[in-house]
Amino acid sequence: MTAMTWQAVQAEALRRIRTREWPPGARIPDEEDLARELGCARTTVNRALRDLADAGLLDRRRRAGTHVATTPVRKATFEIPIIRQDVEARGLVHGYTLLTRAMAPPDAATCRALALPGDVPLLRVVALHLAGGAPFCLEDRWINPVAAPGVEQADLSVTSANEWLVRHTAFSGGGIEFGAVAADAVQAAHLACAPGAALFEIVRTTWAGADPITAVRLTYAPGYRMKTAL
Amino acid sequence: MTAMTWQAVQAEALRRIRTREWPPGARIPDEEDLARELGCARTTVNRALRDLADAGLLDRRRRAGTHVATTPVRKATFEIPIIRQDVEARGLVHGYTLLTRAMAPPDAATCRALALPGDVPLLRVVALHLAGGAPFCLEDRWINPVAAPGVEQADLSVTSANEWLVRHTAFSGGGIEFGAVAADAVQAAHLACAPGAALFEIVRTTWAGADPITAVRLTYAPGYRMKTAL
DNA sequence: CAGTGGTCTAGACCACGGT
DNA sequence: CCGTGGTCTAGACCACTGT
Repeated sequence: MTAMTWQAVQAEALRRIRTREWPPGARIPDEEDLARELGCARTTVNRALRDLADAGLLDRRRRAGTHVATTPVRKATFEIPIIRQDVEARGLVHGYTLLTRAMAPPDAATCRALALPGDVPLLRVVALHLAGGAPFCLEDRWINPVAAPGVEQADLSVTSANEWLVRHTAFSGGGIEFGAVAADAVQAAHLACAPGAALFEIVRTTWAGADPITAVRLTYAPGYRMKTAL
Repeated sequence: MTAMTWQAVQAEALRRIRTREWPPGARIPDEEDLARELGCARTTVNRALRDLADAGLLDRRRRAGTHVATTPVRKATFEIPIIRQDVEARGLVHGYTLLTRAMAPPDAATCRALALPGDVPLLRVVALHLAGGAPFCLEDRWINPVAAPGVEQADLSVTSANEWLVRHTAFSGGGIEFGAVAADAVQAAHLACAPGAALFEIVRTTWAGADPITAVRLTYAPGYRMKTAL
């Protein structure tokens, strides 16, 4: 009975959950009992069930035991789209055009997002990504030169701002938001759609400790969808 | 040296990545070397680095060793919003109104999503979720009665369709999509916005093996954003 | 208080895939 | 081939938290 891998244990647990042999809310056997029943070490059972708990299918607490979650799927992992890869994965050629690159005081939304006063000028970089020659995504980025020294001299028409930052700054955390916005005149012009069209938007902020590095707003051409399996 | 937990090892590895002591692309020491250096078992190092690899920060291959990823953040986990919890987490009272409930042949998009022919009638359930009395989210759901026997008799005005399905069907997988759509007349009326307004939309499908159970389209009132930390 | 999950250890064998 | 990560085991102690 050496062939009991943690994947096999996990598959068996999943099967019991899905067939409702272990119905929602029910308490399932101890790690030790399961290990004995399935013919493996408790460590292996722990490894298998831990992932299911991380995925939100099980609720595990010391002393209280392990229960099947009543809300079956609560978390999903998404691949954060690296635009070039996203485009190339669709079998299209990726294009990149630098549109704007200037120091300017940030707008109100960016100030809030980066927790900065409005009178500190930031480097603003606007670029358009193309997929097979068609507009794909408009990138509107604000960079804090204090947290990214040297960026003011960087040639961002060759290396994208994203790549430059990845290579030259140390980041410690950040946030990401998804939403829908109506296209403004600038977005409409670059993304070849009507003003007011519904656009999918991703806003990302990254930080180096307490210092904001960059905020970027990605606005996708109409029809873009983000997908994943559950 | 018992106090070296895998979290501590992970934190140290993260620190080295973020401070560029281990720069992007670099090969990092063996598990065995790290274990010796940090004073813990190899298993502990493995546990710490595995999670970083899962998160996309490290690239691990047998024989080739472990390398720091050149694209730092590639995956993020999102909590799939359970609407009632989402509303209550905002400190608002959740309301639920059943609007429609009828057997009907599905529209073309739903047929494609569920891989069903268009001549099989499905149960359609449309409901409005309220947050603090204001429209929050419109739920447009199609249910396959073959995969969810008994649903035609269920009282979905008390129990939400989602809860009923969770409790009575076995699901094995599914998919989820995010996007932006312009409000149609029905959506505009129920969500108290202008027709054409940009709405955030989530489409989920769930399956029991090869049989489709349900497809649900959630359309959120303007301004809704999905957020997570990186 | 005591049962249950969380984690560490030391050792072992295996699977993959660069050299 | 053989170095490296992937995993299993048996045993141990600890940290919660419900009874």
